[in-house]
Amino acid sequence: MIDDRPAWLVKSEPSVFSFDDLWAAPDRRTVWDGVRNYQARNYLRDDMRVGDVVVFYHSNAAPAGVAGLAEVASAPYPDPSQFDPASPYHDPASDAAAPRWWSVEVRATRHLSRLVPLAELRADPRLAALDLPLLRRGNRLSVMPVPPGAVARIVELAAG
DNA sequence: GCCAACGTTGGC
DNA sequence: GCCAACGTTGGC
Repeated sequence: MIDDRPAWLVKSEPSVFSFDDLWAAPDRRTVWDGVRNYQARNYLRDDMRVGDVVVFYHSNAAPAGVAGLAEVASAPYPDPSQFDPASPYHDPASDAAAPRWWSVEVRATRHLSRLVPLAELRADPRLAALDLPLLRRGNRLSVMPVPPGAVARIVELAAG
Protein backbone atom coordinates (compact mmCIF):
# COMPACT_ATOMS: atom_id res chain seq x y z
CA MET A 1 0.00 0.00 0.00
CA ILE A 2 1.69 3.11 -1.26
CA ASP A 3 -0.19 5.31 1.19
CA ASP A 4 1.15 3.60 4.28
CA ARG A 5 4.70 4.61 3.55
CA PRO A 6 6.31 7.97 4.16
CA ALA A 7 6.79 9.84 0.92
CA TRP A 8 9.28 12.38 -0.37
CA LEU A 9 9.54 14.55 -3.41
CA VAL A 10 12.85 15.07 -5.16
CA LYS A 11 13.47 17.57 -7.93
CA SER A 12 15.66 17.07 -10.92
CA GLU A 13 16.13 19.08 -14.06
CA PRO A 14 15.28 16.63 -16.83
CA SER A 15 17.90 18.18 -19.11
CA VAL A 16 20.44 17.02 -16.53
CA PHE A 17 18.85 13.82 -15.20
CA SER A 18 15.31 12.80 -16.06
CA PHE A 19 13.02 10.10 -14.76
CA ASP A 20 13.68 8.22 -17.99
CA ASP A 21 17.38 8.42 -17.23
CA LEU A 22 16.72 6.81 -13.87
CA TRP A 23 14.54 4.17 -15.51
CA ALA A 24 17.39 3.38 -17.92
CA ALA A 25 20.05 3.19 -15.21
CA PRO A 26 21.39 -0.19 -14.04
CA ASP A 27 18.82 -1.67 -11.66
CA ARG A 28 16.82 1.56 -12.33
CA ARG A 29 18.88 2.97 -9.52
CA THR A 30 21.25 5.81 -8.73
CA VAL A 31 22.79 7.74 -5.87
CA TRP A 32 20.96 10.99 -5.16
CA ASP A 33 23.98 13.21 -4.79
CA GLY A 34 24.66 16.91 -5.08
CA VAL A 35 22.03 18.12 -2.62
CA ARG A 36 23.57 21.25 -1.10
CA ASN A 37 20.88 22.71 1.08
CA TYR A 38 20.82 22.07 4.81
CA GLN A 39 17.12 21.50 5.21
CA ALA A 40 17.09 19.04 2.32
CA ARG A 41 20.23 17.44 3.75
CA ASN A 42 18.48 16.92 7.07
CA TYR A 43 15.61 15.09 5.37
CA LEU A 44 18.09 12.87 3.54
CA ARG A 45 20.27 12.16 6.52
CA ASP A 46 17.76 11.97 9.36
CA ASP A 47 14.40 10.97 7.99
CA MET A 48 14.56 8.97 4.77
CA ARG A 49 14.32 5.20 5.15
CA VAL A 50 14.61 2.28 2.77
CA GLY A 51 11.25 1.68 1.14
CA ASP A 52 9.95 5.22 1.48
CA VAL A 53 8.14 6.45 -1.62
CA VAL A 54 9.90 9.01 -3.83
CA VAL A 55 7.98 11.31 -6.14
CA PHE A 56 10.24 12.28 -9.02
CA TYR A 57 9.63 15.87 -10.08
CA HIS A 58 10.97 17.60 -13.18
CA SER A 59 11.95 21.19 -12.44
CA ASN A 60 13.06 23.85 -14.90
CA ALA A 61 11.17 22.02 -17.59
CA ALA A 62 8.34 22.69 -19.99
CA PRO A 63 6.17 21.67 -18.40
CA ALA A 64 7.48 21.12 -14.91
CA GLY A 65 5.71 18.32 -13.08
CA VAL A 66 5.70 14.84 -11.60
CA ALA A 67 7.23 12.32 -13.98
CA GLY A 68 7.25 9.07 -12.03
CA LEU A 69 7.63 7.20 -8.78
CA ALA A 70 10.67 5.72 -7.13
CA GLU A 71 11.65 4.47 -3.71
CA VAL A 72 14.46 4.99 -1.27
CA ALA A 73 16.82 2.11 -1.98
CA SER A 74 19.58 2.56 0.59
CA ALA A 75 20.18 3.91 4.03
CA PRO A 76 21.63 7.43 4.06
CA TYR A 77 25.40 7.70 3.62
CA PRO A 78 27.83 10.58 3.12
CA ASP A 79 27.51 12.04 -0.36
CA PRO A 80 30.67 10.82 -2.15
CA SER A 81 30.71 13.79 -4.52
CA GLN A 82 31.61 16.22 -1.72
CA PHE A 83 35.04 14.58 -1.46
CA ASP A 84 35.65 14.32 -5.21
CA PRO A 85 37.73 17.22 -6.54
CA ALA A 86 36.60 16.41 -10.06
CA SER A 87 32.93 16.69 -9.16
CA PRO A 88 30.94 19.90 -9.63
CA TYR A 89 29.57 19.12 -6.15
CA HIS A 90 33.00 19.00 -4.55
CA ASP A 91 33.03 20.71 -1.15
CA PRO A 92 36.59 21.25 0.04
CA ALA A 93 35.27 22.50 3.37
CA SER A 94 33.59 19.21 4.22
CA ASP A 95 35.45 17.05 6.71
CA ALA A 96 35.49 13.30 6.03
CA ALA A 97 35.20 12.64 9.77
CA ALA A 98 32.04 14.73 9.94
CA PRO A 99 30.58 14.88 6.45
CA ARG A 100 28.43 17.85 5.66
CA TRP A 101 26.36 16.36 2.83
CA TRP A 102 24.41 13.13 2.61
CA SER A 103 22.81 10.95 -0.03
CA VAL A 104 20.47 8.05 -0.39
CA GLU A 105 20.05 5.79 -3.39
CA VAL A 106 16.77 5.87 -5.24
CA ARG A 107 15.24 3.25 -7.52
CA ALA A 108 12.52 3.92 -10.07
CA THR A 109 9.40 1.86 -9.42
CA ARG A 110 6.64 3.20 -11.61
CA HIS A 111 6.21 5.24 -14.74
CA LEU A 112 3.12 7.41 -14.59
CA SER A 113 0.94 7.17 -17.66
CA ARG A 114 1.77 10.80 -18.29
CA LEU A 115 3.62 13.66 -16.66
CA VAL A 116 1.37 15.55 -14.26
CA PRO A 117 2.11 19.24 -14.79
CA LEU A 118 2.61 21.61 -11.90
CA ALA A 119 -0.38 23.66 -13.03
CA GLU A 120 -2.61 20.60 -12.59
CA LEU A 121 -1.22 19.94 -9.13
CA ARG A 122 -1.96 23.54 -8.19
CA ALA A 123 -5.45 23.38 -9.64
CA ASP A 124 -6.49 20.25 -7.75
CA PRO A 125 -8.58 21.02 -4.66
CA ARG A 126 -7.74 17.73 -2.96
CA LEU A 127 -4.02 18.36 -3.21
CA ALA A 128 -4.55 21.94 -2.09
CA ALA A 129 -6.22 20.61 1.05
CA LEU A 130 -3.14 18.51 1.78
CA ASP A 131 -0.86 21.56 1.74
CA LEU A 132 2.01 20.10 -0.25
CA PRO A 133 5.28 21.88 0.50
CA LEU A 134 5.94 21.78 -3.24
CA LEU A 135 2.97 24.04 -3.84
CA ARG A 136 3.85 26.62 -1.23
CA ARG A 137 4.88 29.97 -2.53
CA GLY A 138 8.57 30.47 -3.10
CA ASN A 139 9.46 26.90 -2.32
CA ARG A 140 12.96 26.00 -3.50
CA LEU A 141 13.75 22.84 -1.58
CA SER A 142 15.01 19.99 -3.76
CA VAL A 143 14.04 17.29 -1.25
CA MET A 144 10.86 17.64 0.75
CA PRO A 145 8.17 15.59 2.46
CA VAL A 146 4.92 14.66 0.75
CA PRO A 147 1.89 14.45 3.03
CA PRO A 148 -0.08 11.20 3.36
CA GLY A 149 -2.58 10.70 0.58
CA ALA A 150 -0.88 12.99 -1.90
CA VAL A 151 0.91 10.25 -3.80
CA ALA A 152 -2.31 8.35 -4.39
CA ARG A 153 -3.96 11.53 -5.59
CA ILE A 154 -1.12 12.32 -7.99
CA VAL A 155 -1.39 8.82 -9.42
CA GLU A 156 -5.12 9.38 -9.89
CA LEU A 157 -4.44 12.63 -11.71
CA ALA A 158 -1.93 10.90 -13.98
CA ALA A 159 -4.53 8.28 -14.86
CA GLY A 160 -7.06 11.08 -15.07
C1' DG B 1 15.77 35.61 -20.89
C1' DC B 2 13.33 37.68 -17.08
C1' DC B 3 12.61 38.13 -12.50
C1' DA B 4 10.72 36.92 -7.85
C1' DA B 5 11.97 34.43 -3.98
C1' DC B 6 15.10 32.49 -1.31
C1' DG B 7 19.70 30.86 1.04
C1' DT B 8 24.37 32.04 2.03
C1' DT B 9 28.21 34.98 2.82
C1' DG B 10 30.79 38.35 4.96
C1' DG B 11 31.62 43.13 6.73
C1' DC B 12 30.76 45.49 10.64
C1' DG C 1 23.84 39.37 15.54
C1' DC C 2 22.38 42.33 11.78
C1' DC C 3 21.66 42.91 7.15
C1' DA C 4 23.13 44.17 2.40
C1' DA C 5 25.08 41.99 -1.42
C1' DC C 6 25.35 38.23 -4.02
C1' DG C 7 24.39 33.74 -6.20
C1' DT C 8 20.95 30.27 -7.19
C1' DT C 9 16.48 28.25 -8.13
C1' DG C 10 12.79 27.67 -10.92
C1' DG C 11 8.31 29.14 -13.12
C1' DC C 12 6.99 31.42 -16.92
